[in-house]
Amino acid sequence: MSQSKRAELIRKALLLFYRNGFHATGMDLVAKETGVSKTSIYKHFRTKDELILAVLRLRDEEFRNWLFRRMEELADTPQGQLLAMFDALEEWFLEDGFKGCMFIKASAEFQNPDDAINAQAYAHKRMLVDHFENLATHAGAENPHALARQFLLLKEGAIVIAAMSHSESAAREAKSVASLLVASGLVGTQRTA
Amino acid sequence: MSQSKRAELIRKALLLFYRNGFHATGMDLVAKETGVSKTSIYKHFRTKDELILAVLRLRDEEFRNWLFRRMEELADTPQGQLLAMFDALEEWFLEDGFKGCMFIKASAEFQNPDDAINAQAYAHKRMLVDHFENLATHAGAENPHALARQFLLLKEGAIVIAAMSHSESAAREAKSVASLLVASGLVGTQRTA
DNA sequence: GATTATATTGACCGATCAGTCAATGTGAAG
DNA sequence: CTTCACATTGACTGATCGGTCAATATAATC
Repeated sequence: MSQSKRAELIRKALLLFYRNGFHATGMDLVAKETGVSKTSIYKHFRTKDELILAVLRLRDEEFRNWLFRRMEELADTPQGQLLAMFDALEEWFLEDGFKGCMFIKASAEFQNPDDAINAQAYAHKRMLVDHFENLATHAGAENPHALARQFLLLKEGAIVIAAMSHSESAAREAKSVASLLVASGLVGTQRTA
Repeated sequence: MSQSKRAELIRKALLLFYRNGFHATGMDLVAKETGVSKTSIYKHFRTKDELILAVLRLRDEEFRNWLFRRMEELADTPQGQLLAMFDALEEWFLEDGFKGCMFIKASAEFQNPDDAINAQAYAHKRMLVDHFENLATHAGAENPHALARQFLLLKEGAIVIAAMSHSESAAREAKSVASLLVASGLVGTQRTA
């Protein structure tokens, strides 16, 4: 199987898992929708869980690239970019196929802490908070780590509520809280945009 | 089937669904664990989805009773009770069997907006925000509805992160943000505990 | 063009899925 | 004690689950 074929398989599997859920999506459906026989799939992924892990790796890469790039496009300063995250989220919530966060859902369906899927889902969140902390540091926050964790809190809350309510308004609500946090946590430092 | 037997069945099914997930829990397992034959279960619940709906009704009632009572026990004033929610959440996160929010997980596994399970899961969150808004009003908040939505945001974010990270620290982080919100949104009104 | 190594396949495995049915057990009314 | 309405059961359905295997197609090597 060529590398491009393999990538396409993972991308199509991602859509199926994202739309229908992990347990609810059978490997027969994956085979049918990708046009690759089940035997071939199992030649490249030893188990369904391994395919899911590959899907999560792709999602992690794509989502990170998209979010961080969008934050940079929307603002010039570190603190502006932190706040712009919620504008980016709002755009995401408004997309047609939006169905919540794939990692939250993966963690919800594979709850065992020893499960590799569970661990990988949380690793995505740790990667996010690291990025936030980096930005917060450059923004001159009093406590960059604490601020980053609070931003993650707001982001996850907004995603969950947006997915459950089928509305994008949580993004703006989260941003208003985030603005307050930034204003509070950067007191005494430069606050210019 | 007596009312108590039925209630016990739902309670045991709740534990199974909460621990293993909805799709991952088969009706044969429910029958085995409850000691009630599958035929009998289907005499009282026409489909698995109806059993899940009954489970969610029980969870809604139990969680609401527990949370609201705990908030009242931990504080005397409306605004104190709002902040005490996060102390109650921390207690929950530290419980042995904590596995996240059942409604978030239900919404994640049944994503179709037309699905009754999806709708009922969101109804639970609307019930919560109504209660928060009521407390915020009595606390003299400038914009009770906005404050209630922000509290929901923090609560859902804290639950998701606590479940994914297998740690209770998100509760304190959310409370610190909530304190800032209360201090900010109640400016000009009484702020005594 | 023959040989060989590798991809790919449809058919199949036992287990489990949600849900059903004929048969049996049970308790109250007569 | 009999009857009758109803609750409960184990065994079963066709479909689907994750995963496998012998056979075939394909492509590279000589």
